[in-house]
Amino acid sequence: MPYDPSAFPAFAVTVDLVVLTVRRHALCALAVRRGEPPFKGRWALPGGFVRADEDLAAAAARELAEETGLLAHDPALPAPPNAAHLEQLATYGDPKRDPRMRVVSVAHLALAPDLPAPRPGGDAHSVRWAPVESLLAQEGAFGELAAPLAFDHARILADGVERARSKIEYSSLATAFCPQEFTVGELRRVYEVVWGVALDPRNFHRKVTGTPGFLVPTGGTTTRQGGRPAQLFRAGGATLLNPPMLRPEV
Amino acid sequence: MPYDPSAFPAFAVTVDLVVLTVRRHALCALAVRRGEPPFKGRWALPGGFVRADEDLAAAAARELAEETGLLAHDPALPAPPNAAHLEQLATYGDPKRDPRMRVVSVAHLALAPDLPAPRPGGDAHSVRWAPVESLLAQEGAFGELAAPLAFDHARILADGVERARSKIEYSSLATAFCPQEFTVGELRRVYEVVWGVALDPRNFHRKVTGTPGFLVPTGGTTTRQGGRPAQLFRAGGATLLNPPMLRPEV
DNA sequence: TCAAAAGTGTTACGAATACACCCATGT
DNA sequence: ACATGGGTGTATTCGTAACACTTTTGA
Repeated sequence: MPYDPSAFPAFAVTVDLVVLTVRRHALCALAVRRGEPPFKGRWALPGGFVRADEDLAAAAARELAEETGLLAHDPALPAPPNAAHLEQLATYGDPKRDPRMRVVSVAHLALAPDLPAPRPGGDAHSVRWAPVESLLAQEGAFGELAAPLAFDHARILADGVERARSKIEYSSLATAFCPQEFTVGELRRVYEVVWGVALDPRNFHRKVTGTPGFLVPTGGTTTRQGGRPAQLFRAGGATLLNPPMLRPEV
Repeated sequence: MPYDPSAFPAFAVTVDLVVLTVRRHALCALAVRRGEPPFKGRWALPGGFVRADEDLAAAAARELAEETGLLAHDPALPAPPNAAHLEQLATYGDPKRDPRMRVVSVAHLALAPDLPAPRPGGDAHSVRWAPVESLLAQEGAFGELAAPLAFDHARILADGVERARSKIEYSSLATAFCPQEFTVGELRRVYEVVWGVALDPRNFHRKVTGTPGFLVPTGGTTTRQGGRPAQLFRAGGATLLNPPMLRPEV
């Protein structure tokens, strides 16, 4: 029996990106301003159509590079200078999620270090890092109604943030928020910002330096945070932390 | 600017199901025999096209009901008699995964108690529960080459099994493998089969009965496992286990 | 000299392990 | 009587939490 194209409905497939970073003591996500309807003028997650002969992961990596210049990389290989962690998050396919047509979006989660260029390269349209708290807030700082993200992107962003929060517990993913070389204190501030808690610096230090394969010392030191010089580390090969980092209860 | 259908490639979207259960001391998955090319005669995961106006979760629940008669249910509500846990697993979209056309499959994971009817209802085509070990094995019991699952279904099944293995650590999901009322020993055998390890019955008992909200006693007892009568329990409202069940290292 | 951040030592407590032991049924 | 699985008690061990204390810089 020959293949019958009329036997199934046609869908558009997109990738949407939750790109997270830690900037100025806040967890921030990349947002783009929409220049076309629907939701024209509203903020949205970066994303775009998957091409006809393109894998989902390749489409996500392409969009990430277009918006930020960041490279997705195989975690088994040594990370290039501006590498980001990229993984599939979840897929959103409510029939009404896009008013124009039936679109299934495969959301991806990317974790990036704080970028030196505050204005990400790529297209000329408006792009910014925004604290996830403000992107998800129902009201602004003065009680006025905030414009929510376009489509179902608030839901997608919330799912991505939740994934990041839980995943740094039992994996070494928090290092994806740090530059190639970083101090224990900088890594601790990542945990504190992502979880929104304060951690004991002394117990944290013992824990992360005592977990084999998590951190490898580079030999260098830095005083960029002030105070006594701190050892510099690089992410080790370990991906799973056992026992995990314990998140203090809210 | 009007919507231009030629601006994006058309995809087919399917849902595939990893339906797991514990039967006769083995972790088993539901497999269907393909009656059409490609991969005609080979075993595959159940699944099918998402309809034009159907949500992804609804499509997965429909396929699950068609193949097994099981109902997916909101975990917040009390479970009907033949309810199964259903959640989205991951999405697979390699351009070459289906030789006929571009198909993106949103895989779902379902966990079900051992069904009283060994022959699941629904379509007339061949359906069976098979140990995941044999479905994923490269060779059969006598060293002969085993026919692998169709498409990329071996990968999907492996991902689903891995998800189930890790998720019963920190959630109460293992109860989804048990009937409505079950004993601590029956729950322990679920963990032992899914993880492939032996657990200390005494420490396990203390742990699960001591975790608030995990199990609620029904008052009844049973001797269906032999030995001293065992208390019957029902799944409690808790979904997250803190502290988690600890999986012994392999 | 002082503030600030890094790093070490020590005690207390809570949870998991290992295992001795008792309980209640079917055969 | 005895095998079988259910269930409790207890010592040991391991990891974390809490916090006193020292180290090394910049201002």
